[in-house]
Amino acid sequence: MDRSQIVKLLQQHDVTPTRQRIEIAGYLYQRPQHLSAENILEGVNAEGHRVSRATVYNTMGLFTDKGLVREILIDRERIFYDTNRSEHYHVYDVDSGELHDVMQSEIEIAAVPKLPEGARIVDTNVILRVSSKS
Amino acid sequence: MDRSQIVKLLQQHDVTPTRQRIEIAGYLYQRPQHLSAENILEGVNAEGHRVSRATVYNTMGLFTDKGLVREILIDRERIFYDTNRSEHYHVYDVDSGELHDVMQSEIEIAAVPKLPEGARIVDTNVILRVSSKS
DNA sequence: CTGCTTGCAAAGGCTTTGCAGAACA
DNA sequence: TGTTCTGCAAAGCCTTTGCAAGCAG
Repeated sequence: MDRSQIVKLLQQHDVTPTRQRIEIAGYLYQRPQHLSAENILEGVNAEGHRVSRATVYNTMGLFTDKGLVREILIDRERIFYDTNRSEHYHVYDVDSGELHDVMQSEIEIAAVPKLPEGARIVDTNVILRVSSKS
Repeated sequence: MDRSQIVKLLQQHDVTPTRQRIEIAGYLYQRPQHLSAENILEGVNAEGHRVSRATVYNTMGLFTDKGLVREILIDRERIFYDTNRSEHYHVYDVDSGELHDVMQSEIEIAAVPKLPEGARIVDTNVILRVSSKS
């Protein structure tokens, strides 16, 4: 994704495209991936110090609000941000700590519980924890 | 659940029944509920007993390992412990912060993705985030 | 006795905040 | 120019840890 595409993407999501946000988004969308705030800080700054820790946290909070990324809460350690914007679920290997995507089509959620009056589902979160240990 | 039942439950789960653990378990199993570590600390100590913060954290970690409770990661704020030991899922109201149980029968997960060689699912985690705001 | 457990306080580690200066529209 | 954003350091907060004293079996 080149710079002008990123700018467009940010604008479409109602995010003012500053230099830092463009760099962070550029790093995130190199490929679909699962990153922590620290990963992002390191990755973006790998070519030289250009974005501060506070800005990474600010920006990821903003991107989450604006629907550019999804937070995944896997463990108590840290938040992961998922840059795969298509509907999908996760398989988490508790032995290795690896997190994998599962296409929506591989899991079928049938039936929907009754929700409070006027409520709608804003996010469907499915994590299968798997282990190879007995 | 009376004291002897709690002792038995702990022993069945391979947990040495100390005074603190019995008090914590007694508080947890008054009713199915979703509690944070701080909730538990306050709740247990409000009943006139005395358990330290470190012991609450220790104990909840142990109870989780032994399968007496389940950790629910809803937001970045804190961990909730679920004392409902039956299979079930959750609906989280993002507006109010309320967390509700959904019986397993209300959601159907059909099809299972292919897992790594020899892996098995140790936990199935489903959270529907709902909102009433436009 | 002998190894777990507990409790206190201090440390840890991720995340947020206050505020001054810089960038944006 | 008025607003928004950034960066630094400090603060916040939940959770863990080190270690001496206390219990369980």
